[in-house]
Amino acid sequence: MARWQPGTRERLQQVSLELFGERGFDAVTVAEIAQRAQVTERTFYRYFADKREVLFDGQDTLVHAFVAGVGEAPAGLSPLELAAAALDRAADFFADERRSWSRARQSVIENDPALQERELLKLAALSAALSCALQERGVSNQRAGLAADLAVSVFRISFVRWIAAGEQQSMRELQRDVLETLQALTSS
Amino acid sequence: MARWQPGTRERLQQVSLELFGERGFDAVTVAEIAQRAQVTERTFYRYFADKREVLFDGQDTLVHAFVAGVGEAPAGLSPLELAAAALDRAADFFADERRSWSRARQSVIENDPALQERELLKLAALSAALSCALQERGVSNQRAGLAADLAVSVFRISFVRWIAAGEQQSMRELQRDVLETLQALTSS
DNA sequence: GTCTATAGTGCGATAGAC
DNA sequence: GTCTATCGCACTATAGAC
Repeated sequence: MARWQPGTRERLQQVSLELFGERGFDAVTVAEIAQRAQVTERTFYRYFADKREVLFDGQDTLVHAFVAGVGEAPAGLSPLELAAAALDRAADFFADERRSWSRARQSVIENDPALQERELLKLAALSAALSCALQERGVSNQRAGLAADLAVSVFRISFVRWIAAGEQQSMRELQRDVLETLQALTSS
Repeated sequence: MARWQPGTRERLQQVSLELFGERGFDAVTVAEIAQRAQVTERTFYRYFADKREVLFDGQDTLVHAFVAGVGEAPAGLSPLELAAAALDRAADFFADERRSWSRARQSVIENDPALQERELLKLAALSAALSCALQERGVSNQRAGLAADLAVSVFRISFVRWIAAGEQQSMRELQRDVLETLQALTSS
């Protein structure tokens, strides 16, 4: 008999999302999560830095996608075109099967300010990484910061639409649409 | 002898910024702040919802300025011009005398992720309020969200420049400059 | 794996302002 | 008297230290 089951991390994440969905983030204690996942409280904190972090694991793969999108884009693109390439690349993460899971997760986040704070920090980190990648492609500091913020804004607004009830369009389509709106907005 | 001195709130804010600056946000306890301000820990929490909030009091006046800037702008402006009006209006808050205080505060925030999270939440609230104000001026939901994010991004980037060592330009000038850069970025 | 500091909450008591 | 600021204390949960 194994002393511990494999997949502890995944179990903790799944159990957390379930409990948060049922009673809200605040009303659930780490002790409860640990108990349901058959580990001790201490083990939870071995995997996740704090209680909120359990919902934000795996964000670095998204960051990598954005950065890779910029790094692999052809030469001669404008900052905005580089940002668009990053968005296109990141869209792969949002397959249709993930929609309902994303919806559940986002609904939990929207109901707790502490989780919103953490999400915003992750998006800020994404923007910072993207800005860095753009600067490596020769974009000036200020332009890179602006373009990165722009891309993250497009991403966030598209994501909200993507998980809206009844939405059929893919993340890639939505992002392109929002980006077009953005360009129309600033050219007028 | 009065049981309590007037200006408790201001005293708590001042003492907090001092202590955070000396030893960092995390190394200072609410008990210490309260003691130095001659009140009990419980009183601190009467004024501020949590330990971080003591550094973010008065942000709503900034939000009001942005919203007022949109509300009072002349008719017929584009979403981006409305956003520019809001930025111009908000610039009044950043008089030269406040530069060193802003610098001290920002330095504390930059050294603690928890404070960065709170700052991002406040900026998100600003964006949401701005988006709302834009929609009341007839801008569509999606355009309003984008324009609001844009304005907040311009604000944030300008603010960083405004508190940079040796910077002489006013917040208004910096914001206009960044906004120009933004337009150049999206029109190409 | 236990022990502890600290954040943050709930509620009743109290002192002064009006 | 009422109202409001403050206190005091008991309590839970997070999170980090040993």
